[in-house]
Amino acid sequence: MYLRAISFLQQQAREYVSSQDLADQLHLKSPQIRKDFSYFGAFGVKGTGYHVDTLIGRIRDILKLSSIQKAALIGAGRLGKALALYPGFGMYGFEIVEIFDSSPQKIGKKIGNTKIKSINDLGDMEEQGIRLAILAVPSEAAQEVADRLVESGIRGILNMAPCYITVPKRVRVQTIDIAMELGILPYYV
Amino acid sequence: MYLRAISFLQQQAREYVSSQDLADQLHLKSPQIRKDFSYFGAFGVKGTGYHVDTLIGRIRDILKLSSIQKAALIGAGRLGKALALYPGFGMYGFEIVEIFDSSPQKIGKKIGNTKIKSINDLGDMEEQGIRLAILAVPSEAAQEVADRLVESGIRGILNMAPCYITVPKRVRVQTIDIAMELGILPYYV
DNA sequence: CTGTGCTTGTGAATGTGAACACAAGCACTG
DNA sequence: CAGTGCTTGTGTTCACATTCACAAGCACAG
Repeated sequence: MYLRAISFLQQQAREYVSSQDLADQLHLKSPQIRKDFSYFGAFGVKGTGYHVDTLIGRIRDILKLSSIQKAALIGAGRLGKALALYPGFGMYGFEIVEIFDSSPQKIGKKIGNTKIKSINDLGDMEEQGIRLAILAVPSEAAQEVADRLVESGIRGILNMAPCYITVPKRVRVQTIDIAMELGILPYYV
Repeated sequence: MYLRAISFLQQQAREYVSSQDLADQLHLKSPQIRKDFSYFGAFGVKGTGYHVDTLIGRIRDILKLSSIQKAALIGAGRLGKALALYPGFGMYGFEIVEIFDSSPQKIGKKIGNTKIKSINDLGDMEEQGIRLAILAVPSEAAQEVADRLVESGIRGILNMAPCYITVPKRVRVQTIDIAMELGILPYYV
């Protein structure tokens, strides 16, 4: 979250930012931000604030986003297609290098510059330096595909299906349930 | 989150569920779940667990998901199209009744059964009983469109753009930044 | 080179949510 | 109808994150 906000400032050629500025922008309190940054190591300048470039570098290092991260996309349906062509991944240094689907009609076709392969041809991801996968398949198939991904050496899964998937402890799953996020709104409205 | 998990059990014709069962499934501790449910009012049965149908009804009531909620979709790009046809909204009782876009090429065309209208024809949403909007436009346009939505009487916005939008206090914003969620993974991997 | 105004970094206080442990109670068995 | 096993509901403890408050320190003006 900080990375996104501060990258935005960098684009505006802003050189320094104070904890107060960030707090206003992110709707947080300034001591919160100072405390968080202090855990990253103290590199703020009293009276001036934090050097934007330094801050971004430090956060990217911590999050291991300094180098390009290759990712595989599973599921070339409407959502999968939208994700494959989504421009927002670039900012964090992600690149979708493989797309897989189970439907024979889709296999062999291209999305952007990437050819859709059969899910059965999911090789050894670890060997290819692919540690992340984006799972955009129907809920019913999610667990089965996740199992295959784990087997192939994937270490992190972004699950777009509205269900829980079970994986070994060494694998990290992050789930986005779009409908659930929408489901939060009526309560407050 | 509970609603999703318990709805899944309902589909399996499960009649009762214990806090322990849910805890295992959701990777939580059972006292957490009992405490949460106790805030909803005590309706569990000692020795048996919670009645699934009652629990679902209670949670839906609290979240105000008992009746159909109409929603407008803004942005008919790849992501917008995927969301318009996304089957997952039905489970929470959401229905996308309007689609808007700014591109003349898209206006007039249909996605599913819904015709795409010009963003300039965004009328009085409140009058039409539409309280929620899904924002699937580029970051640059997000704030401007959000302002218009607020003006039209929208009360809740699901923002799919990777940016903060500022709205009056009476309006609630829920942001999904897909790339950010993926950005969390490398740290753990 | 001194004074003023900001801003950081952090110990202490505060608030909040999660985990524990156990009494109370229902169901089912023999 | 007593006994056993399981499960809820909750008072208490614990852990942790947020907020406060302020000393320390940098920058810039005069």
